[in-house]
Amino acid sequence: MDKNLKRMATMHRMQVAGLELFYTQGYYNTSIDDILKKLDLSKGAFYYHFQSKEEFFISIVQNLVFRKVYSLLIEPIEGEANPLHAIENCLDDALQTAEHNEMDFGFVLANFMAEFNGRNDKIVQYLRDICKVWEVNLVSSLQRGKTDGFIERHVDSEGVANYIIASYFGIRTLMVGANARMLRYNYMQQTRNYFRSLSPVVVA
Amino acid sequence: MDKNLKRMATMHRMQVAGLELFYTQGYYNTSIDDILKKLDLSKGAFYYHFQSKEEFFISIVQNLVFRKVYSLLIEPIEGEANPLHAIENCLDDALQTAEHNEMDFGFVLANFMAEFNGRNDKIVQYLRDICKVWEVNLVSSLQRGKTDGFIERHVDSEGVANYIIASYFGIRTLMVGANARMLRYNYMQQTRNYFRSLSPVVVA
DNA sequence: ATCAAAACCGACCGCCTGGTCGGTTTAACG
DNA sequence: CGTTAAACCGACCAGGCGGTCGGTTTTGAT
Repeated sequence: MDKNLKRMATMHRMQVAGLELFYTQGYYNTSIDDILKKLDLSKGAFYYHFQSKEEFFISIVQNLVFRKVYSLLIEPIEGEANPLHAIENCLDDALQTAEHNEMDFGFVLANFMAEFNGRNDKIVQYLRDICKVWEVNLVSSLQRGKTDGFIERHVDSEGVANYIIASYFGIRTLMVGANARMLRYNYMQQTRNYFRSLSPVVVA
Repeated sequence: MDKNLKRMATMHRMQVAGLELFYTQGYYNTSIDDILKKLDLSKGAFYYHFQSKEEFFISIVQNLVFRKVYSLLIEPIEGEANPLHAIENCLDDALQTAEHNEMDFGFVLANFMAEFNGRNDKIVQYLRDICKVWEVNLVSSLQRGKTDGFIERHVDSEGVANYIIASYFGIRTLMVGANARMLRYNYMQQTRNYFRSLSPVVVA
């Protein structure tokens, strides 16, 4: 029982350190030794717990990345009444963590998709699956927003969901390097603009 | 004189083949030998013309990528009367080439920015410079659109320009793999939605 | 034809990478 | 205790990488 606990603990430590380095340096540019050095562990420990670098990465995606995307980008929207407001706040929160150079899991997704595109279809598929979950949940929130009168009935929920995801991925790509703060401000401003075009016309 | 021509021709061949492979396989995942194999050239030829792999890549960015971004994403907008229409058509054209799996230079930019982010600041800077040129030109087109009455006067041109670039980068990231056609359709639909929110209110 | 410079060749080097494996330490259990 | 399996170590390997360099071929001017 305790053995199993230790196993889990070690694997988790490796995954956390792995994600950190894969995120900051890229998958192909990060060696297993890099990760092990951070943890004072050896190759033997790594290959005792994981079959290969690829399988290791996939376990990170399915455990850490998926859970985080879910808890940070999906769950916060579910409970709220007005989906557009909820999405807006959610994106702003995510960009704020990004601005402080912490790991922003929406971008982790976009970043890895770009890196593995055309290089490792298997991994791309896992990443796309997570995107799909995000998209599906956005769509159902938007649909709910229609029936609740927060969104125009003729709006194409799927199109909107994709547009939200796309613009978010893109702004994160642009935020690398400089003036992240201003980009975030501009982005949120335009998002509100866009969202206004989806709301029912309110007679002032 | 003829010597110089041959020099240029060989360098250009290398750059074209290099971009092709860097784009499809990634920079860190493409070896110089990969490129040379395609051209039946040797290491000697490569290091005769270029100082290093990095310098080679930068020359590709400044020559091929920059020119193409300019001619495909910037120039087509300059001449047109209504900037929003022009931008819309331009994006649609770019996504169409992307759909046919040809090289789409807007995405080349986004792709490389993701790959080099945090790994090679020098290269990131060159890529950001190209983004900046794109942005600046979008802004001036949008401003012109305001004075010409195609765009609401209170619109924040810089914010809009960033939003356009971001959403484009993002949709291209999402288009990797499957249903590119539908994503493009949805994206253009929502772009038109968004642009409508920037236009002066027309009394129907 | 001559010859120097430009263009190109390809063997070679040092380094790093993912992965292997025989061995050692650790710790739960009878 | 002693035993046994899980957990971990680290030297090692084959292969690939960016980059070097002494040498050969091509080329254009004389």
